[in-house]
Formats: sequence, C-alpha cells, structure tokens
Amino acid sequence: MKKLLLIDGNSIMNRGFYALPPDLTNKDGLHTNALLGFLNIFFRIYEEEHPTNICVAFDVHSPTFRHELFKDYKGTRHGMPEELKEQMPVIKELLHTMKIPTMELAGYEADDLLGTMSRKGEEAGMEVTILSGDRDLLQLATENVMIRIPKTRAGKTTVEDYHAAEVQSVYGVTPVEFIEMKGLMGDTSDNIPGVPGIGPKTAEKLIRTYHTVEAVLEHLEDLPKNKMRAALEENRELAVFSRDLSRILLTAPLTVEVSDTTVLRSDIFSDAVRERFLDLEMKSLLKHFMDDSLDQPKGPRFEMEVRDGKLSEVKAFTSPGSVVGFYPVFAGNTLLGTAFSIGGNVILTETDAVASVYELLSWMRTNDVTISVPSLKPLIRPFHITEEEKWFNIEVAAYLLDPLAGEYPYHTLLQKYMGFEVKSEKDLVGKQERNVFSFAVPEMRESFAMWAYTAELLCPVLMEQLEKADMMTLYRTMEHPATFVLQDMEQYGIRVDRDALQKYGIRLDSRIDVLTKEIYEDAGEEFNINSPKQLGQILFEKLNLPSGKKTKSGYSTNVDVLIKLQNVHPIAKRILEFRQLTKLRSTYVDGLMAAIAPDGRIHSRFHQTVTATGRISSAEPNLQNIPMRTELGRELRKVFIPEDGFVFVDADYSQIELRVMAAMSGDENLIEAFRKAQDIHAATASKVFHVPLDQVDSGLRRKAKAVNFGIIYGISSFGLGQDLDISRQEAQEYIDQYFETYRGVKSFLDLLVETGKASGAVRTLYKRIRPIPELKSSNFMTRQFGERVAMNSPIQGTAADIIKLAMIAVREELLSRGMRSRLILQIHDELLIEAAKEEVEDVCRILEDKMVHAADLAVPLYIDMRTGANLYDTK
DNA sequence: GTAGTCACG
DNA sequence: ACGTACGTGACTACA
Repeated sequence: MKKLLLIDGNSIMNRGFYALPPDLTNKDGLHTNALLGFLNIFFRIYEEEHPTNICVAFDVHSPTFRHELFKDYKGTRHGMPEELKEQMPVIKELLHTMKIPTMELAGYEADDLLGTMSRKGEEAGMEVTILSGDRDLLQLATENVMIRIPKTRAGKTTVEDYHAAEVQSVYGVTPVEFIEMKGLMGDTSDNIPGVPGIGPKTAEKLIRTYHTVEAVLEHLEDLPKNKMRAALEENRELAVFSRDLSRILLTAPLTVEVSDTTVLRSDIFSDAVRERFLDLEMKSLLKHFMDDSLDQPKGPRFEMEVRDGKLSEVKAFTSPGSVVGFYPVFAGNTLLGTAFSIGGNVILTETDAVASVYELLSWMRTNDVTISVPSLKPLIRPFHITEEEKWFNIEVAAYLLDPLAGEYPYHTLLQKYMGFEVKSEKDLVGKQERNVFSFAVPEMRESFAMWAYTAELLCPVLMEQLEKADMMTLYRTMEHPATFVLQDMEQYGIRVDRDALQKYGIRLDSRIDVLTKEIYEDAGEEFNINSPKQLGQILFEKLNLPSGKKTKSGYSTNVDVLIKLQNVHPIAKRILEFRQLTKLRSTYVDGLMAAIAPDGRIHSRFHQTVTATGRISSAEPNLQNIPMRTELGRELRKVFIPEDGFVFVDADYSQIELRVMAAMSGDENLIEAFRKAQDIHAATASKVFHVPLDQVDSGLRRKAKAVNFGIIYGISSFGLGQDLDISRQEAQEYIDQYFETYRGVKSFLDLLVETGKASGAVRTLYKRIRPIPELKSSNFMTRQFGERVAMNSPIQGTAADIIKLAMIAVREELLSRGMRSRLILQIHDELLIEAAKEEVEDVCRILEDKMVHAADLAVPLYIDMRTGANLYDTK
C-alpha cells in the first residue's frame, strides 16, 4: 500500500517559528528555529508513517483567486516576519536536497494544492496524510485522508489525528459541513467575514440541523424571531460567499503529478543532506540519522570479506600501528581457531596452537598494533595478556556508553553504532549447546568472522564515543585495569571445606524433616510448602488466617506477611523457619556443593558489564550473597576457608555510601559529623531528633539508620514508614527533619533529579554515566522511580568506582612486591584477601592504605578489618 | 519463560 | 490519584 504524505509548508514553518526560541541563529546570522521546527516534526512523522510518497506545498507571495473575489482577503502570506521569511528559501533548498518535491502556484494557496493532491492520491488508491497546523484543512478529511495537526504543550509535541470520523466526533459535523459552518461564522485569521452574532457554537448547531448554508437560509422561518434570525436574513449572500471562499479547491491545476512524489529513504538520509545540516549548524537534526541507522547505513559500508588463511598471513597483512579485530574460538579450554579482521578482510584459521597465536599477538604488541576484542577477560589467561599491552575491550566500552543494554552482541552493536542490519548469532547458528563450535559449519564461520570484524570496526568508533562522553579516562584508568582484577579473582576462586558443607547440609535436612511433618499436621494435610499458591490456599482458605497483601496471582506469603501471622497461628513460625532452611539447603548447600571445582575451590564469575550503576556482579555461583544476617545462615561461612599456609584478611568500608553522599553534596553538617563521629547513625539521631548524643537510645538510632538508608535509596515517606512500621506522616516528619538538618544533602539530591530530567542521565564522581529513560515516562510511577534512581545511582555508583580503584591499587601493590597473597572476592564495599601467613601484616597495611586512599574526598574513608581462619571468623 | 521468594550490599 | 525505597542472582513452582 502506498502512502502519500502532504505537508502544508508555510503552516509547519510558521509553527516552528513561534514555538522555538527566536534567538536560534547560526554563524551566518540565519535564523533556524522554523527550519528546526519543520524538520523535527517532519522526521517524526516520517518515522511513524514511512510514506512512500511525499510532497510539500507552499503559498506564493502573490494574490490568489480568493483575492480577486474578495479584496480584503488575508490568507496566510501577510505579516511574515523577516526572520521567518529568510528561512523559506532554505527549507525549499533542503527539501530539494532530500529529493522531496515541492509545489507552489501563483493564484492558489497551499491549501488548494494540498486538497487537489490529496484527492488525486486517494483516487490512485493511496493512504493520504496531510500535515498542517491549520484546522481549516479538516474539511479535507475522508476515510483515506487523515489530517495530522501537531500540538505542543509543556514542551512536548503531540499530534492530533483526524479522519472523517474523528472530525465528526470532535466537532459534531462532517468535514464537508465544516466548510458550511465557516460560511456562517467566518474566519478572523483569513479576514473572512461571518454573519454577525454567530460564533462556532451557533454555527455548529445550525449546520448539524440543516447541513448546508442554503438549507439554513431556506428554513429561517423555523427559527425564533430574534437578532440572530435577523442577522441571517440580512446577510444571506455574505454567508454563501464566505462559505465558497472557505472551501478548499479540489481542482487546482497541479504542476506536480502524484507519480512525481515518490521519495527514497536513501535520498532523505543522504550524505548530502547530512552535510547541509552541518553547514547550517543544525547538528541536532543528525539524531534522526542515528535512528535511521536501522535501514540506511551511514559512513562506511558493511564490507566484510571472509577467507581461510594461516597465522603467518595475518602477520603479513597487519601493518604496524594499525587496529586489528581478534576473536579466538574456544571449546572449553581448547582453542579451535582464530578470526582476525584486518581492514574488513577476515582471516579464519583453524588451529589449536595457542603458542603460535600467542607469538603472533606478541609480534603485534611490539609493533604498536591495537588488538580489539569482543571481550577481554576470557582471553587474559590463555594469551598471558598484561595491562600494559594495547588491547581494546569492545564489551566494556559499549557497557560504559550504555550500561542498561544488558548484553553486547555484535548484531546490536553494529546496528547501534554503524547502522548495519546483520543477522544475530542466534539467527545465524540457531540455538547451540554452549561451546559446541566448529569451523566446518559455514554459519558458525560467519559468526566468528562477524565478531572479529565488529571488534575491528567498532574500536575507533567506541573510542571516539568514549571521548565524546568524557569517559575515556574512566575506561583507561578504572574499567580496563579492573578487568584484570576480576580475571584474577575468577582464577583463584575460594576454597571450600566440602565435608563441613555436607555436615551443615545434614543438620539442615533433619530439621527440615521435623518442620515438614509439623506443618502438615498444622495444615491437616500434605501439600507442597514451596508452592506459594498451595501455601496461600492452606493459610488463607483452609485455616482462614487474615490475609494481608496480595500479589498479581493471589495471596502474598512472603516474610512480612508470615511475621504478622506469627502470633495468630503456630504454622506461620514453622513456615518461616522452613523457608530459611530450604533456602540454605537449595541455594547454598546444594548450589555451592555443585560449584566446587576439582581443585576444591569455587570459581565464581565476576561480571563487569551487568549492573546499571557500575557495581560488579557475581554469578554461577553468586558469592556476593553468602548468608550473614541470621546466625544459622552465617555459620555457613565457616565452610569457606583459606589455602593451607594462608589466612583470610577481610576489610570493608565503613558507611561508604553515606560518606560519598556527604562528600558529593558538600553538606558541611554531614561532613563535620563524619569528621568527628564514630557512629554516624547515632550522630544523625541526635541532630535529627534534637537529643544530646549521650541520650540517643537504640530505638532512636535504629530510626536514624533507616532514614540514612532511605535517603540513599531516594526516599519516600511510604517506603520509610513501611520499613520502620510507622505511619507515613511520622516518616515524613523524620524526612523533613533530616533535610532540615542537612540542607546541603537536600539541594544535592534535588540537583541530581534536575540534572537527570534535563540531560536524561546522571553521573558518578568519576563520570560514569547512568541513563534514566524512566524520567521521560508519561507514567507517574515510572517517573517517580526515575527520580529515585537519579538520587541513588551517583551515590551507589561512586562507591562502586572507589572500591574498583582500591581493588586495582591493592592488586598492583601485591604484584609489584611479588607477594603470594591475592584478592579473591569483592562484595560491593568489602575486599577479601587470601593472605600468605608470613605476609599478613603487610597485607593489612596495604589494604588499609589503598582502600582509605582510593579516593580523596572531603570526608575521610575508614575500613574495618579482620583476619580469620574462615569467612565466619572475619566478621 | 515468568512470578514469587529470599540471600547479600 | 497514582502505589512506592537502590543494586544484584538463584531457586522453586507452574504455565
């Protein structure tokens, strides 16, 4: 189906001119507000509709047939300010560059050309859209002709769409009757006279009853004898005349045929157009070209040549100082082969000779070649990569630029940064078992090549983007070195006492058996206690316990609910314990047992490109959530033990997020509190609740602690009330008190939200960016969430940055001193070192020094440190 | 694959 | 009037 987009040029230019700031000019002094307004709405509509045909109509600066009929006729051409007038030839030239036809004709208005063209398009079987800011055009609406009227309110542009049916429902008259109405009421903007005393309401009423001006006039005697009837009688001819004057001509002689209006996407988004936009200093329009990357490649074309070759050929083709893309293919630990991309030529080599590849990479290193790889961490060990070599990590760079993406597969990256549409790896090779790769399968060969090609192509692009986003330093000094720390931690892993873990499991099992029986007795039947659905039925239907919260699918049975039921029925307490024990058994005993490698250690994976804030995450298994808060769970920590001849040294930052917040906000009160206070929660309680420090009891301290947490999370009175089990009014008072005490914190958090809204993102102290698309949501709840994120991310993210710096410094110090001690775990604000016994004192000094001095803030950083023979004892 | 739950900072 | 604390990962049940 062909789609014809018709644009009312003058009207849309006019709209932009008055909607955008009048001081938008380029170096030549040319005003650009109307141009920007026109083009922005044009690109928006274009992307919504994807029209196959387009034509723009303009008014001509000369009298039209309407002026001949009526000398006072105004039309739209008068009163055009000079600043707008100068933009008219420019838009016509730009449209010409885009190969979009324009039409204008002496003696006719743009409306008439649009009307005529719309009918011709409709007759040719096309869907027609008319874009205009002028409601007069509503008379052209039919089933196939839609009038689109942009409206800007509060800086947001929405478009009202009218087919004939919408005109009828909004105005109560058909599009044709719309013209009749204007005959009666006139049009002040065009200076068309109406019948005195008849406005839109009366005109609508009359036309709804009689449908035409003539019919109204014929039935004047049916109307009450009043002023209006007299006015109609006196102005019979005028009404008919005005109506005819308002009617848009559908038979204007056109200089452009429907067949001339075909446009190509590639012409609209051509390099010539891009250059003109740059010339005119309308750079912001290029964002439309970015979105366009989906279909229309810009800049370099997709040019990949794949062939088989030897590693020696790779060397022969590589010139010193250049960039190569590298993708090694492994099956588990075995190398299957390599893909190298050099200037878009991809050489595939099937080889298991890691040493030969290593040799080639070494040659590249000494010849100043940048080796760009999809992901660096897995390659560090097999190829003995060091921090100093010139490697570029595509995944990490892409993560810094867009930490919300989640994954960074080549097809997404090529699309986002190059505008290439390529098949995803999954589409290419199908759903494969992990590590089942082969150079014999053509599709797999292509995906290997794609990885290498992407790495080569995107290296300079992502570097430029990092520079532009002011994150190159972050990449170089923090993220790149961190990759090596994480690789080390994965490689070392943590030793587990298998027997102790098993015994712990048996202990749990016997208690679980007892609880299971008791719960069945309480319930009067056997059921699956692990099923929230079945449990809900037992608790709230069979036992008729008071049900509180609900979930999407039924009753909630979570801890909060069960705790409230503890005093109502003994089953609740048993289920709570059952839950705790089965959690420990399934996730920790069974889960960890299965994860113990042949070397007796658990090698968790540390993800660098997962979290939205810059934190590290741990998986398979997650070692960042080993139980701590309950004694039984905490005992599990006894099974994590150091290597013989080693001990654990564990150090965690004291209140790092609150300190970061104090430093970033510059709030003198909070900074001062940290400079002298041992116990920040007690100090906060004292200040917020106006109680001398020595009179702060545990209850007040608890409340202050909850408020402190709440502030970091982007406080709401509801959330705090929930946490403290107090009314939200009371919670609100605490918050108000807090902000009263720490005014600098309040204005800092306000600033973060403001920044987030204005720029769509917030940053950490080290420039790490966190986009917050939620702030633009039309949904209130989503926007609220965005505000909390704006407040929390810079704080959580800066703390994450600081501990990354500490990890890097600690590793560097241990290595440079040739020590055997090693960092093996990071838990957000905590570092665990497996320290050789004779090095313990040095390790403690290093940890203290590097962690405390990782950042130089207005507030001192402190750590708590312990040594122990297992993870339980270090706490 | 999603929902509910719960372990951690 | 919305229905609510930030960031993760793993397990079980169930469609």
